[in-house]
Amino acid sequence: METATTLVDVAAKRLAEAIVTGELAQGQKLNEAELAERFGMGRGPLREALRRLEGQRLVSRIPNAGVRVIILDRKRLEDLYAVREALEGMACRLAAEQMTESEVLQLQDLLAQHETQIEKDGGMVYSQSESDLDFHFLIARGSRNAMVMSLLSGEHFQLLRMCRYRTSRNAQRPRPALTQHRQIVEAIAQHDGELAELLMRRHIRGAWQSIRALIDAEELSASVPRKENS
Amino acid sequence: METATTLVDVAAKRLAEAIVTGELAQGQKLNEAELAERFGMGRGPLREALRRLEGQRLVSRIPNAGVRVIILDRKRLEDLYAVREALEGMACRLAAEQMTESEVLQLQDLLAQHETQIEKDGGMVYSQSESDLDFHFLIARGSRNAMVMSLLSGEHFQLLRMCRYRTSRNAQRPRPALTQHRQIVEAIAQHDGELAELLMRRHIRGAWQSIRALIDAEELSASVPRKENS
DNA sequence: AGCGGATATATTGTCGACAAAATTGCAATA
DNA sequence: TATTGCAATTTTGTCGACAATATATCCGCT
Repeated sequence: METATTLVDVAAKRLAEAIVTGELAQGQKLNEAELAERFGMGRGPLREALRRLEGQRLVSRIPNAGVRVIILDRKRLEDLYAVREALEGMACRLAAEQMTESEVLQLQDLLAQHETQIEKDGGMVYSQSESDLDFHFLIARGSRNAMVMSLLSGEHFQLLRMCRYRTSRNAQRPRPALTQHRQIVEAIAQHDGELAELLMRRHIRGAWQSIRALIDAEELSASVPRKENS
Repeated sequence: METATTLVDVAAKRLAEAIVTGELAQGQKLNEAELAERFGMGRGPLREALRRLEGQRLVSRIPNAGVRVIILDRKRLEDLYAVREALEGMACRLAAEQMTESEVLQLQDLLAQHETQIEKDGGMVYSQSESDLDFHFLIARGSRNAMVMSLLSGEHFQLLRMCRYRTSRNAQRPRPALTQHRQIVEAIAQHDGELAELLMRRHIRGAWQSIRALIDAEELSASVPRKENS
């Protein structure tokens, strides 16, 4: 196949991937001509892709001065997790109230997969992290709220992956997360919305605490404040 | 002054305005060449503006088939208000906990303005509705959460204005809303986060109930189900 | 030697033209 | 008359070139 979709889609996807994985460093200025060259396309499609990423808040544009990759600092992550707690908490309550039995089964299947996966290769945290997002998305879908789904699978998804890549060299915590997932699924299976919301909020808050600790430690180790302006 | 900003900004602003006010009907297909002609610019900037609006969910694009104005149906509004309840409830709690005294004063000033305005011209609901959003944005700013602020002042803002234009020919309810606003400000002034969140959530839920009633009545009157496909 | 300004370079913003795809309209056939 | 296939037209997707703006370089001056 040549180009299944449009060039803008290709560019947006590759750019997002490069930003998320850190291939394009945070705060780095992006050169349109160079990127267009690298992707083998004109500047037009690339600019449109950048505009889309702008909407997803992966880059920010200063008129006549180009676009830069966002800087995912502590404050931004804190804001993101606050938003997630509110949004996914709500979604989890709605999901518990509305999910069909087959959807609950799907969720339990996913959970079982995670369990065996963690059982087998106890350290393979990366894939767990990736499919942790599947778990959250499945629940968002259960809420029947298209806006939450699109936020979670769009900009939140990218920012969370970006955060993981940033903190992945340090240890994760798959086991407590799995336990919490199990509790959440159980509450959903019993259609207990109130409990499901509470558990999900606690789960996300716990994740933030864990990430915050990592970031603080990281910032402490890199405490030599060398200027990196312009 | 000629063009204070870039053409893309101009196009995006005019398009958003046209969509919000209904000048461009919901579901209508947008012709790039025609719009570029109308705005006196090339198709390039216009396309980029459309991509930005795509990010704000004011239009949706189908590859090789053009962009269409979103349809703000009942379901979409219901989703929006659920998101608002969760998000602004959270923001209101944070605002109550973190706002400075001068910020609280600002809020009280705004409230007083609304009171005198409603006192004077009891029916002038439009401006009230517009500045109702100021009220909500001031609180979002008090939360110190940039993500909430940007959501509220970006896509939520536009969608809410769009909703108002759609239901403005019917009666609004400025007085109960004002009372609720007063309660919320009081809770914030006392830095009672829990109460502030509860009141804000109730306020938004109430607004949704009111709007839902309007929409249902409207859909009932236009109950002749004529097909409007393609 | 340090600073200010002017020139040169690089990068973004915009336009017009061409290619590819989809839609429309027509006509021929069952 | 309905339907299917083909052709013409419209519309989107993409590219390359030019204009406007910002950034970097270098030279003269105090």
